[in-house]
Amino acid sequence: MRATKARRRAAEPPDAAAQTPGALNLGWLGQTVGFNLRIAHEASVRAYLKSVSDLSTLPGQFAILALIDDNPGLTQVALGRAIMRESSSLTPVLDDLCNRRLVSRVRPPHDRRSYALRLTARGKEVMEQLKASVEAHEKELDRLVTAGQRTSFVDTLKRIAAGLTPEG
Amino acid sequence: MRATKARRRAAEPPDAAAQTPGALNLGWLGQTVGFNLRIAHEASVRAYLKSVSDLSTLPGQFAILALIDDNPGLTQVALGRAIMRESSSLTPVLDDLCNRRLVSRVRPPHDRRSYALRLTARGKEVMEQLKASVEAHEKELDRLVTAGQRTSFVDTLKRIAAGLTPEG
DNA sequence: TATTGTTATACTCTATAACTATA
DNA sequence: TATAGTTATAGAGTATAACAATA
Repeated sequence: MRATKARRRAAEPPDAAAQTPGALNLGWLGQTVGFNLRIAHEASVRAYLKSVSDLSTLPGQFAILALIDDNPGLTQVALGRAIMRESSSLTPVLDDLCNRRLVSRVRPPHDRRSYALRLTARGKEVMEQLKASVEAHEKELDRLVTAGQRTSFVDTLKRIAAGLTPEG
Repeated sequence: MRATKARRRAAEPPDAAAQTPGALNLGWLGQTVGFNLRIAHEASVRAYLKSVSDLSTLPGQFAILALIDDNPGLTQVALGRAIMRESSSLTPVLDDLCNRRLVSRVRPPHDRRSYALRLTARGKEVMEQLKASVEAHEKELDRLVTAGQRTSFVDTLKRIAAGLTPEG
């Protein structure tokens, strides 16, 4: 019965601290990939919170819905690997999503330890709407990526994610 | 008396979930700037944890030390703006850093509400060592950024951070 | 024995609100 | 009144460990 608290107004969504990062000498740190990755990611989350008016589904949950949508019937372990999360961390989120009737958990006959995850009809509807506003958000991000560099920018992010994930 | 628990072994540092993200169809989400920003950032943090053997100073604390080093005498509010954090979130971290004698808080005579933050001699030493291993970590990140693209990659990250931060 | 998922628990990080001291 | 910083508190997010059911 943990279930992510139904998420009314989240306590975390940064909003007040949204100041301009400059105004100070960031020095060596400011040229660092690591630091800039952090603040860019945070800014992206903040922007998501603004363009997606329905705050009941934060970026983490959206990713889960999108993944289930694209891989109907996948298990929680598989899902956890895709987004690099322990399955124990997934349980409460999925509980929430199921309580909201967006996702269904079904025991497959051939392996009754696992669950097959699928979007419900309502889940698909909500996904459509969400996707529209997330697409708008992405378009805003695109504006900030130097023209024609989007692909190489995203590829670099992927390379960082993949190259650094397992053993280095 | 909160002070970030002296941080022996952190509970958070992801480690087990470090699986390869592929092996599944990421679909539309996988082409998204937002999602890739998230997993790249997480991978970067994980890698930091590996190359920086001394886990008493995580990326967030390192950023603070580096900023104080480059802006001796700055206040907590100024520091908070630079890393986009509320000053109330800074208090416990700074408490920790001060307890470890890496940072000093001094009341300036002209405005005795604030603190002037500075690295102690010991703080500078620790900073030197940390910087060496963080530089190694950065070098590893560089390996993954397409040759000659580092500058434009970092610039894009900065643009995302700056362009999305205030009003959009 | 190994794997899937759940529960219990712990800890980090961050925010908001109320407060004190100083300006 | 306004600002710097602290304290108290709350919540999201994630991990580990122990467990039950199933393979």
